[in-house]
Amino acid sequence: MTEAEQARPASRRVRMEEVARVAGVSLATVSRALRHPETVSEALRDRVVEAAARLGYVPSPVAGSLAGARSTPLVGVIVPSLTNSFFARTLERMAATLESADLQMMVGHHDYDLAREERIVTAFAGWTPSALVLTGVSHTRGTIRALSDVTCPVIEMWDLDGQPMDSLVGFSNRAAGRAAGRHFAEKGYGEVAYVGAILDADPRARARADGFAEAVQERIGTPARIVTVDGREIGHGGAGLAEVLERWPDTRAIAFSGDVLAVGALFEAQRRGIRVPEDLALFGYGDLNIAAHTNPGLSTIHPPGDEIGQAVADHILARLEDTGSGSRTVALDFSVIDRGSG
Amino acid sequence: MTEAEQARPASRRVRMEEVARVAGVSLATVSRALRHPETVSEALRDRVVEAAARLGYVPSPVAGSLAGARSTPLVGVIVPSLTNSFFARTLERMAATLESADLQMMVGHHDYDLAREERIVTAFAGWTPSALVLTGVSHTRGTIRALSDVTCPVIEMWDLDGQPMDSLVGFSNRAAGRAAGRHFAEKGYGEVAYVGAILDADPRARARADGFAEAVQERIGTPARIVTVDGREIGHGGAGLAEVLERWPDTRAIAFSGDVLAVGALFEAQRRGIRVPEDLALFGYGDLNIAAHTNPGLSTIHPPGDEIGQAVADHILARLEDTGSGSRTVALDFSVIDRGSG
DNA sequence: ATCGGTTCTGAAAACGCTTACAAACAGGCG
DNA sequence: CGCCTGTTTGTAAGCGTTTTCAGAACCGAT
Repeated sequence: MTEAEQARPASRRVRMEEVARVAGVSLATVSRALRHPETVSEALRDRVVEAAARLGYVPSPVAGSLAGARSTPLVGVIVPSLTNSFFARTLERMAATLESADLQMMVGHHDYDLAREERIVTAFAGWTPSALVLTGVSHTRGTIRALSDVTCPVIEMWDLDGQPMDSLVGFSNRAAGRAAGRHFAEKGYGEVAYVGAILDADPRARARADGFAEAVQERIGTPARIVTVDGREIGHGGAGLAEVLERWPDTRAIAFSGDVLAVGALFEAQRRGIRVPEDLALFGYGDLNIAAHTNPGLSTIHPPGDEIGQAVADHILARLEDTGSGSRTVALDFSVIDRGSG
Repeated sequence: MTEAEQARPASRRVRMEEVARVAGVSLATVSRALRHPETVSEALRDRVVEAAARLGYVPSPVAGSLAGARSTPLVGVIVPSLTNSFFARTLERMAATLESADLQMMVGHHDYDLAREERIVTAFAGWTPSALVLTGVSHTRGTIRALSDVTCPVIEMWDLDGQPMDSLVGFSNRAAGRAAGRHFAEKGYGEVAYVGAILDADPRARARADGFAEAVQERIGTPARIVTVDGREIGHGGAGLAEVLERWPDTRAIAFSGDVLAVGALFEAQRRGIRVPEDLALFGYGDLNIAAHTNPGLSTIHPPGDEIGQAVADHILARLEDTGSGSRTVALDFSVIDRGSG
């Protein structure tokens, strides 16, 4: 049995050493040629690159980051939920940009459970990722402690109200809520209500509800009628509408903490023969695709979800480049979309 | 300046060495106590665990996998899109189970672009993950080559038609399409159509369309009228309906490659004053939450999305345990849901 | 030629952990 | 009480890179 034949079955991986041998250079040169091409003479660089390509060499990010004592080419992203289109779109946008910088995305979701968020943060931090992205600014003490020990950039997104730990990319949910209230005031609706999904667990929805109530009080002069439903699925929208109308039959307009709820309410209104917006105005939040297609179209708030994804990715790349300058807060804007439902 | 004071500012990380010192044992014992508790005497184990907890020691998965020459505690998952609720739900379900086994999820999406899938597979494979999960069974030659070099389990999901590379978890999209056609036949509809989004890029939607046409031909005896729209958003559903009715005004029923399209068509029908299902029957695929709440409710096919997520995670865990036995194909079932729209 | 000053290149020491191997120890037996 | 077995612990050799440091090679200028 020759030496060539008894290759270990386990590691089929082509290592840098082999590239070095084939190219007739040392390990160090291969590393440099691949990592910092400008520090190697052109002749060698070509030889190395060619050998690497021929052998199908794929560098090991694991070994690389251990050796470099540097961060892993991994970005940890934690969102409350993956099924929520807002976050899904943000993720897609981030991934596209990060991918081009050879950064992979590690994602976790916690279902609006901050204790679970803490566990994920701890696990992610162990990887010494290149950056950590969280949703919102409310976290457990443990999360904050874990994050303060971390050396990589930490970005909080989708919120602007509150104290950032490090970087912040988002918009003001409170202002978005206020805008909804102002919108109703401008339309001249007198008796208005707000239906929020699980406000206790979702600080951003809570901020929007508060902003809404605030603006209603200021502009209309009556207190907003607040109802909480215990889920954010479409059926809960109909239930919210039912509860509002039962408790305050004279309600003229309802804002919801999300488009999904609002659409559910719209369907329920259709079933009840309530005309929207003539009898009852409906207003959402999120500007999901569907909002533009219901009958009538759903008036809503368009949060800058795609922009957040893009901005977070850009911000990470920028911070990975030049350590220092540049603002650590990116303030984005939402917009009010009037489509006819309210 | 004492030695304690000149701690390096860079690596604040608590290393195993420190735990060993505090517990008064060797490095190896710490590793064993944490990794294979049963191989260490109870007294030492307790001391080590206690010391680790007190110091806040978090093991480095990077160093760990390099040393173990084993796979990284990472599962790479590649889906066409994150904004598609099916896949989002599958991912959530997977993540929940994998998390409990301390496996993190690396996710990538390719927008139905198989060349991009190949790039992601290559990048993921470099990590020597514990498992790789792809969507569907159609891949580029390059993807297949890259995957065949990989030592970890490779799972293809959301499909059952076709040759698996390794493991397969899903259902037959062709059968789902056939079921839709059969459903129309049973309802006695004569002239039926199918609206598919970007069938060229989505092999599973294509398989459903084929299955549908097949069943229609068999059961109804007329060829199905097939229309392709160039997007899978809600607006494309209305466009599809418009095109079908323009080309074949006598169409009695339309099936869609996705619920989103079907809902869009439903809205368009409402706008046109077409009664559903009296004038025109509509049938979707996906059983999104919304399908149960439209007026009328959307008849559709419920694919086992959650089950796929669960089964994939379970399957990975099982294959990581006992290398060998156990079927490598998990066949799941969809169901037809009749809600009134068609 | 010789020299100082640049490039380039290679040897070798990490990076933080796992594990094969060997040593130490404890217990049971004749 | 020695010998053997079985268990527990420690030593040290990696895992695949990066990077520091120093040496080699080359350059033009003396």
